[in-house]
Amino acid sequence: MESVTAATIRARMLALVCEVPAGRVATYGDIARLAGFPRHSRQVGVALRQVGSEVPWHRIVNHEGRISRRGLDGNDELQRYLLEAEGVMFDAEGRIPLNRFRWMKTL
DNA sequence: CAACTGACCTAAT
DNA sequence: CATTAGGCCAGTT
Repeated sequence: MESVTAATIRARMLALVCEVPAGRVATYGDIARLAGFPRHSRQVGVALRQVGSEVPWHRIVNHEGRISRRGLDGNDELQRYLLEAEGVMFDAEGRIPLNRFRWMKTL
């Protein structure tokens, strides 16, 4: 069994993000858990930040179903735009009903 | 090398 | 539902 390096974890998470189908969203915690690291939710954000493009980062939201980011640029608006274009709906509070749009990995 | 920060989560109260 | 406390670890200072 190989050594689990930070790069390995990153690649694993990014691969899972790519697995998320359009019209569905996943939380950072879900990605971390599916990758095999239940408590590395933060690292998901770090990884996504570094990768930027390459992966559909817009399908990743926090456990509240909201767009997370420091509030720089208009990335939150872009993310919402992209999600709505995929059929994801937001409620009046600007949150996504996770009970409905949360992605469950199908083996 | 130590301290702080951050696209977070869960559980307990 | 709001608040608090703890965890987890890569990057930055």
